[in-house]
Amino acid sequence: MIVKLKDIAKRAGVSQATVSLALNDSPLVRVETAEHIKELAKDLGYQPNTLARGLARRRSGTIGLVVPDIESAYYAQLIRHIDDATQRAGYKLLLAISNDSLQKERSILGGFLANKVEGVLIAPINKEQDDLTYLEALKMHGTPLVFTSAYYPGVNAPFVMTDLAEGTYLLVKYLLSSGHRKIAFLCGSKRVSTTYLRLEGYARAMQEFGLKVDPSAYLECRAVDYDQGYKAAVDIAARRPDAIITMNDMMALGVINALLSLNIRVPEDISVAGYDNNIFSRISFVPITTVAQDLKSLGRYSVAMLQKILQGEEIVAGQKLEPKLVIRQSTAIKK
Amino acid sequence: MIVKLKDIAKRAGVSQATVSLALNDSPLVRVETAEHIKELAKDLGYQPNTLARGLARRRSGTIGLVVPDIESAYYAQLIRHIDDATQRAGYKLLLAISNDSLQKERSILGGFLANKVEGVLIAPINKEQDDLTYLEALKMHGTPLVFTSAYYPGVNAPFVMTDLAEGTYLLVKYLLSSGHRKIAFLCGSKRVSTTYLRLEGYARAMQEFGLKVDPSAYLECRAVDYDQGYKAAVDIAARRPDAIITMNDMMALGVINALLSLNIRVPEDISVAGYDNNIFSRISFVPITTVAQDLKSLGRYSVAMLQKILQGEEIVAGQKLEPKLVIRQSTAIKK
DNA sequence: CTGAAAGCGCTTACAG
DNA sequence: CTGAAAGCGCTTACAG
Repeated sequence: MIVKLKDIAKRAGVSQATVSLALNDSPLVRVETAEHIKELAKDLGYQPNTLARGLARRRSGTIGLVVPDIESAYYAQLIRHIDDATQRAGYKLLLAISNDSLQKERSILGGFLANKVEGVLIAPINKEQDDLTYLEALKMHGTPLVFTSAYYPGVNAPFVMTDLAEGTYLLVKYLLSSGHRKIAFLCGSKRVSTTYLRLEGYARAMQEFGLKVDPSAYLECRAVDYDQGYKAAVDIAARRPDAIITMNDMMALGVINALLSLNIRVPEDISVAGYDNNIFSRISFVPITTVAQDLKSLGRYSVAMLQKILQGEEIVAGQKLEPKLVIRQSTAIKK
Repeated sequence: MIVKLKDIAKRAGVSQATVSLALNDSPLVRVETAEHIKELAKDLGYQPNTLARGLARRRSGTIGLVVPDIESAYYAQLIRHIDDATQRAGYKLLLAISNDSLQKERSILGGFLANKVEGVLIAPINKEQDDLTYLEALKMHGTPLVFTSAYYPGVNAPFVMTDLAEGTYLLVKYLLSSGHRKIAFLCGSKRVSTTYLRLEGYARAMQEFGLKVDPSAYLECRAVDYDQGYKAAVDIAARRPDAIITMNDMMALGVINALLSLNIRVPEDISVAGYDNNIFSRISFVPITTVAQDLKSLGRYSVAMLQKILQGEEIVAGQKLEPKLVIRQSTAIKK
């Protein structure tokens, strides 16, 4: 039989209210009574029904997280850290996968509302978005929203993310200072934040070296994965850039494998760099120079920010985390 | 304002009960009334409170899934397919990560019970387990359990998994018939099902070729990941096996990179094979021969089996899915 | 400090 | 076909 508050109350010879208060560490109940009740609850294997609790408290104790993709190393890692952080903060995590579809994301958020999540963390999809008005509905409901990893331009909500521009800036500066000049960038859609911020960093580094940005250096890819990296590298190899930089490590790996298969040496003939510093940059046959994102902090701060908002703090600003350049063997030092 | 059943009732001029029935497609309410109510609900943006609903129905509409790890490509893929399948079946998925710890798994299951999940899917941890009695507690509660991917020996519950023995059998048979004789196996703990089943397949293939299994062919690794593969390969290379097989593609990739770095050619000097047929076997500089697991079916069938049990079917047997050999360039054809 | 009672937002017999 | 009422298992003012 499943044991309820009432059962414990009967056994303890007190009212159900007292049991509830005791179990929730209310100062309203005498210490000895409370201890006795707790012991009893433990013995009986009491598990509070979270549905009933949530309904009564008007708080589900749950926060929702939407990610575009769970099979990418980046998001998988992020999920784990957010999971850790939410648990530590005493919340349960409701995870949903938008599969890079805005429509799916929208229906997920509807579900979140029905489930009475107290707040929402969104890792935005990596495509252009048009109608984001449903995000406003969230606010109407009084459910706070924090972007994690990136943001949707035009949506007024705080975010926590790596300073992507700075990361690319550091990388390109390094490449320039080690003698590269023609640096091709295999990027994503220029209208999504994760791309245009990186382009900013690229341009800043070039400018610092007194170089003009050649617009043809940017190669917008439909997706930012291994296969697109591979394909784009084959296309671009003939132009003989000094270096190719990418949106992430997977893509860089695709580039490297493509170049090697064309008998182009990495890094002797062309340098290649990734982004993220995840498993793929380590396991590449030619270990990949990359930009590290601190996903543990990203996860923690995202949850922390949401928590602050839930506690009534007014937050508008975003928070940017420092990226770090990780130099491995896929980039050369020229001359 | 958040709209409730009562609000719709007031607008429609009917009782709250009628609204509830209408929204749940009860045949007890006249079609026109129902349609009017549904339209109204839609206009008002009604979202039923799932907490209240779950409490009243004594059914949460939720199933729980525990996986040991979310950062592995295998589990990430499995999660996605299970997520798909549960949604299609009209359930919500509660995901939790046991981090390969039995204690964590146990506390997760406690949480699942508190959340009134209707059934549980467990992808077992990959270590030896001792005390699994808490799984019995689940049954006491009447919460059905289905193992997915593997099972715990001694726990009486149905499972859905790839026929791992058969997969290894196919692989080893292929290696033997293409001229390999000394086949080293970098495996996990022999006491977990995912290892000992594979060993069974290995032995069966050897036997079929009239060969004796050399016990030193098995190298039990503490973990079955890239780093362990790399390390074990370095250790074992001196013995000059004809082939090295592993527990998964990541591990095989570690082996290949280790061998290449020792100037041992793959597959000319030593053949290497993985398991799973996931991204890592494709992106390896030397694409990896492997055994494909059909994770989409695995996910679907796992959910389907749980659903059957929830609908009252008595199921005891497990279900094994056919593996498939995928031949790539990491294994040679000798002689 | 403790108990009786109302309420959270649904569902579901039970009458009519 | 529809409504009034009880109940799901908690929490929380309100009295005492």
